[in-house]
Amino acid sequence: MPRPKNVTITEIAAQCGVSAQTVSRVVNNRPDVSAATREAVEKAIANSGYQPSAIARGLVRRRSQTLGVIVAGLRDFGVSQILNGIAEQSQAAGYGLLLREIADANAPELAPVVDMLISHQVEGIIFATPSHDWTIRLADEIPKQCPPAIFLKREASPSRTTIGIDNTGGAITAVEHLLALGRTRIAHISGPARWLEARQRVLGWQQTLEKAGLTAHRLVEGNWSSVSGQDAFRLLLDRHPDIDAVFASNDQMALGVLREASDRGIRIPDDLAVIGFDGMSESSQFTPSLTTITQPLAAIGSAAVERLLREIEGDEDAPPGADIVMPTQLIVRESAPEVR
Amino acid sequence: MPRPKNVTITEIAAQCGVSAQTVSRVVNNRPDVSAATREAVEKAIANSGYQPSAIARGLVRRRSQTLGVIVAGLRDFGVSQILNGIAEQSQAAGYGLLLREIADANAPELAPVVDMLISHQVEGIIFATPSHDWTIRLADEIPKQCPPAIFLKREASPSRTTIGIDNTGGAITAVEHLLALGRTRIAHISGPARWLEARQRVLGWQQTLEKAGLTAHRLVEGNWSSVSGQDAFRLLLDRHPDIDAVFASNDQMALGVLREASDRGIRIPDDLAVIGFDGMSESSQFTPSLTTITQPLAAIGSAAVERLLREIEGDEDAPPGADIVMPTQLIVRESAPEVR
DNA sequence: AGCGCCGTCGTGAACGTTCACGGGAACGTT
DNA sequence: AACGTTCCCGTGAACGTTCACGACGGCGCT
Repeated sequence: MPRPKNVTITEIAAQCGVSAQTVSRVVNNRPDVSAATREAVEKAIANSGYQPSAIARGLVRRRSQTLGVIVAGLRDFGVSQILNGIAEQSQAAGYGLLLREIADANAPELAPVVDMLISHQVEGIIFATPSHDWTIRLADEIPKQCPPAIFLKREASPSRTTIGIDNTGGAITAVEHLLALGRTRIAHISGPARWLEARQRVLGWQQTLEKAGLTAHRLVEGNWSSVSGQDAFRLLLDRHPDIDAVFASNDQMALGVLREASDRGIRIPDDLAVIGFDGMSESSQFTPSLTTITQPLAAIGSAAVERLLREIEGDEDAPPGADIVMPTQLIVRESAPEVR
Repeated sequence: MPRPKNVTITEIAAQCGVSAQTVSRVVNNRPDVSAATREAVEKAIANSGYQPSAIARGLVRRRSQTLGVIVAGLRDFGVSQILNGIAEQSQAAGYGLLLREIADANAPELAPVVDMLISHQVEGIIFATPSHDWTIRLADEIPKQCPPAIFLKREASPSRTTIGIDNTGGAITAVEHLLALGRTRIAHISGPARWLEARQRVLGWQQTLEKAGLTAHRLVEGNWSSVSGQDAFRLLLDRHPDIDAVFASNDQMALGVLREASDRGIRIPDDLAVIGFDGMSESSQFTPSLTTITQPLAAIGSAAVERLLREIEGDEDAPPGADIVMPTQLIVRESAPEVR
């Protein structure tokens, strides 16, 4: 049944004996309407259940009051937190959210999705997709008709704003904490190398070790899952039985380390200190509780919306092409305790 | 800058020397266009970057090709999984997704959100909100102009379709497994009583115990978080030091139990068997790995979309008001092992 | 030759709003 | 009394598309 008839603005107008324009003025809270008619119109609206059509309004105003969001891997912990921040902020600003998910962020799959969004006249787009190698350049490849856009977790681009966290800095903080604990044979379990975040964290780990005069060679790559963390840790123990600390690129993989350590009777933190990255809420209840680097995920989402809206407004102080970096924070727990 | 001018269908038409109607026929793949003109039009479209305006189309067709989704607690594990299923399925069907989040599902907050969605002409609405006491009746309270709607995780309603999982059945399965392991003093850590899911699981636990001739009195309420699970378990040990099994209403709270047990030297599963509920992916790496009841979360999401679309089409075989229950599954792991 | 049919295309009108105007009434000012 | 202001309110036209028509030419049939 494609054709339900809705009550329109003209019907309300007829009902009150005024013009459609006057009704429009009432619903938009414009000043030049007498108190009497305004009240009458409002009453008619209330008991007819009239809802102004955002579509018709969008057509004439050429503004949809809608933001597009492209996410990948919604099942991941991080993305949903970010989406949470995006949703809250955009709602506060009175904007709707048009959501699309893509399985894997690659260009041929992305193009139709972007097209769909701009065909819906979204006023801006937020890309909350992982930064694989060859999608990084994407930011510059969507020039066409594209409205302002923000890329989350991605390499800086001259034409599009990016927002990410200080991965390298967070990794440095983590490794420095381990060094302060007197650990010297610090291994790293990284995320897949095609993720920018993973590479940046590797970099921080490596730099810090080398700065301390140590070599950074105890490295295995995982795939973010806790199972892969466990596997990676086994491999690590095989190759480098002497390790006394592990810095994992996320909390899930760190959990895999805790698990394997428990199976082998490796005592944490005495024999082995462990630090994760993410700050998922459960990590405080791990056994032992996990020292980790938190990222302000929801804050990233709301910052993205805020910035995007300013770019849409054409705010001079918020030109596209910025590279915003959010700070991380070390949370000390049992798996790598305070330096005494 | 409210007024960016987009290339429209008439410009394409002028460019090709045909009428707008013909261009419309081309973009909609209608048959009655000669191959020659079709090709010409397609070429003009391609190199002008023309995108048909979904808004204008929606206005005249009175169909937005968009579904509304209302979520609460996006940061929760479960909701984002469901949203994932919703997104995938709706995309496959060519529908857009208009997302709104609400902090807490109560009526005064919900009304404007629903209004916003119907003002955007969504063709259906999915409520992925927790089923608190007094929001349960909500399903019948939104009759106005509301399009077809599906309620997730909610009590059955005569007028609106609901989709949930078999909470009671899952709880029964869990407790029966514990009984089969020879446990008789089986405690339960429930979710907040105002959640329908929580109450249903309590019910399953209680029924099964009583059916086995045992009393169901070892009960403490948590708030879904792992910290609350730990607290609840402490309380439980205080009151009932004799417990030999715990059934927790979600995996996070079960994690809290594992943690406290480890601290007190309680051996799992020897001294205490533990079963969770949810099937979050990390629970396989807990120490010990967690036996749990999984729910097909993504499947719920896609089922919701599928069903909703059928109701929109007016499918005779899918009348509103159904109550769909998805099955759960027991996953046996270390914390409550296979019966030998 | 006359007839009807099919394929191809164009013409107005509509969808529900808002925008840029303009117009009248009531009021005060010179 | 003529004029300007202010406050209300209405009139057409637009926004970009699709829908229900109808028109035109060519083809085959009787």
